[in-house]
Amino acid sequence: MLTIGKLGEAAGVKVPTIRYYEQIGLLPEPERSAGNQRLYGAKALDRLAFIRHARDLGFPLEAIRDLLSLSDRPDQSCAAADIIATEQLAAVKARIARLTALKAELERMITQCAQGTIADCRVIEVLSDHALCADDHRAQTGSGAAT
Amino acid sequence: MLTIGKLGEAAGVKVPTIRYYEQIGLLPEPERSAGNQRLYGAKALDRLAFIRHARDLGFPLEAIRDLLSLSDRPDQSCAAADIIATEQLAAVKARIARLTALKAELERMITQCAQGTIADCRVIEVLSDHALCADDHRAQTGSGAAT
DNA sequence: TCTTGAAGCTATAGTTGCTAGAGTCATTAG
DNA sequence: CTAATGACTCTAGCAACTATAGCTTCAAGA
Repeated sequence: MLTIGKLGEAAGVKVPTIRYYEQIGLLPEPERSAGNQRLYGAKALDRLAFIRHARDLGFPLEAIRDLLSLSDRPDQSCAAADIIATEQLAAVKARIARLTALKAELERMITQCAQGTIADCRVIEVLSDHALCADDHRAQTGSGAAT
Repeated sequence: MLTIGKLGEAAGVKVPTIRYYEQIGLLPEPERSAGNQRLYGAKALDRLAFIRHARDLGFPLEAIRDLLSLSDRPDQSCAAADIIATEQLAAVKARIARLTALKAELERMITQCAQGTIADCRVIEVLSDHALCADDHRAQTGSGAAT
């Protein structure tokens, strides 16, 4: 049996985060010691490691909730899991595309800056006038995490 | 003179967002009509468009605050603006690198999935066991926005 | 002129995924 | 036995908005 600190260490998750996961129902309420401290077994560690890993891959908690409930039903088709992962992949791809456009614009802006005064600073100027931009870096339909 | 709705339309910013920007001091408090409605002039539109554009490029509001106060002092060196933009570029690059790693892992995971049952679903399996991953998609030192 | 509907107002709470504090209690090493 | 660490609960805060509630004002048509 692990205390919350040991569990966190083992899974690479901070203690308040574990309590937060419990609070939102992602982890079940564990046993308690005589002194009211949480005690975890191996199953809890597996589950937490799963969550941690999925978070690392950028899955939002709601998607992880779904994946966890899928993994509890080993006999069902894995199509649903596949859909979730594919959606996550699409979200990641979209974010990369957007960030790549931003990167190009920022680079253009910075290399054009002649390091003079604000009055003729290309950075300020471009920000002031969208027309100076190469392309449209507007829309964003993001629902993904992946910080 | 523009009402808040017209201003928002002109700048491509939603009305509550404008009020929020005012609340956090990014936009000055505008004049009011006899009936207490906000009235904006051309300067407010410029400023809001600047903010919008910088947000589109992923600058966090605090950086935009700095950029705005720089643009109010046209005689100063633009080195500070350059630093802010360069930092933003670095943040964007870091996020792209991380997302690209995630993308590879997700693709690997999905293409290996044989579409059977959960019990042998590669997606669930990989999430359950970090050792099945190709590389380390762990760390993240992100302080940037760029949705 | 009256009326109706859109747009504006304030204030508060919710979103996501945690993180940080305050103040108290439990456990353990020396 | 005491002191240090760790755990407990509860609340508030972060970014950058978004949504809701309940009200007032404005513009246009009948």
